[in-house]
Amino acid sequence: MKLTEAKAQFISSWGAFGTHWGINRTMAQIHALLLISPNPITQDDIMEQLSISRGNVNMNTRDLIGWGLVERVLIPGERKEFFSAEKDIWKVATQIIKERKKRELDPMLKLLSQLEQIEGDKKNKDVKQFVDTIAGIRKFGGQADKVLEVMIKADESWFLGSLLKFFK
Amino acid sequence: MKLTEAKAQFISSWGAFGTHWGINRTMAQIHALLLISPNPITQDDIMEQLSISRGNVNMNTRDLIGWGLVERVLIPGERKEFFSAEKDIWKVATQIIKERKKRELDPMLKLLSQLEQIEGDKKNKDVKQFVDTIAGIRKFGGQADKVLEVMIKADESWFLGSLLKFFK
DNA sequence: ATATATTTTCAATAAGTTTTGAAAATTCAA
DNA sequence: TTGAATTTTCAAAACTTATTGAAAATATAT
Repeated sequence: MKLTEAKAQFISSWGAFGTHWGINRTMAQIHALLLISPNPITQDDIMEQLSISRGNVNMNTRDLIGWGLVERVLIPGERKEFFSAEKDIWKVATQIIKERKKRELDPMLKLLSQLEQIEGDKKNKDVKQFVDTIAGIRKFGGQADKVLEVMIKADESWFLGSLLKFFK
Repeated sequence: MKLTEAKAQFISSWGAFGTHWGINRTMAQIHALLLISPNPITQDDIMEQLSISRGNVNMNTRDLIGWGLVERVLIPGERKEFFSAEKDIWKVATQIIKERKKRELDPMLKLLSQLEQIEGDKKNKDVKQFVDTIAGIRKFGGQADKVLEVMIKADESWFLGSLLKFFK
């Protein structure tokens, strides 16, 4: 397989993959393109390589910056802005985990603790099943939260090294 | 807060949450309803409680069964079919992890190993960046795969108990 | 067998999301 | 300043995905 073909495959698959991970197709494709670009590139480069409009590139690069995965780079003597992606996959992963925890897990845990304090007879089977379900999810979510918290703060080699040794 | 209100809140939030986890809104809402129902319920119950059509209920319960989260229950003397959800959240989580690993991570890792075997001069910086990126993702994915594999097989109390003690 | 209840399918439609592109805003050099 | 280059915005259009509902298929009782 040649580089051009492999690049196209990677960008397309990373895009499809992204849709399962809370990142839209185009955002993930732009991210893929930046991951395999050795040097920072411009809006126009992205437009051309992915055949998408200027507005689309603009919105999605902004979102990628919001996710902490991409940064604007200023190149001396150049008028245009350049973009560059974090290349260390461990950092990419912890960044995504951090954002998703903030956007999804934290609000869900907050809601669950409210829902647990429901009025009503605990002997009623509907009330009991509701409270038990909420409590179960909350307990599980709380534990997941702790694990993710450690991951976010941990250094890659320490975390994976220890975890894998532990599981051997 | 009263039970009725709390139920509605939970169903709505679990639905929104599901959309971030590869499960569509309605599927997640049906799942939520089943999680808090002490007894198995019918298609008609679901239609009524969520105000959705019969076809929609049918398709989504089928998908939930496909995900291994819900099962059909036959109640002696009843003509209709009943549905019931797995209530143990650990089992729910490992089931989702197992399915998503199969549907997303495994195919991605397979593709990456193909892309790594690209033709071309390794000294060319485009080739180098491409190969390095793919290798990095593949290595990380492979490690994640091992961790998930262990989680799927692990017993709840053993896994969470040990993991938490380990992280203390 | 026949009638009736129940479930499944799927084309049409509705709802939701993403993309475009041109106009407005901003930046920067002369 | 002015004007050219560049970036940003956002309403309309294109595309994607989810939902409906009625007809077809299946199951069950008499």
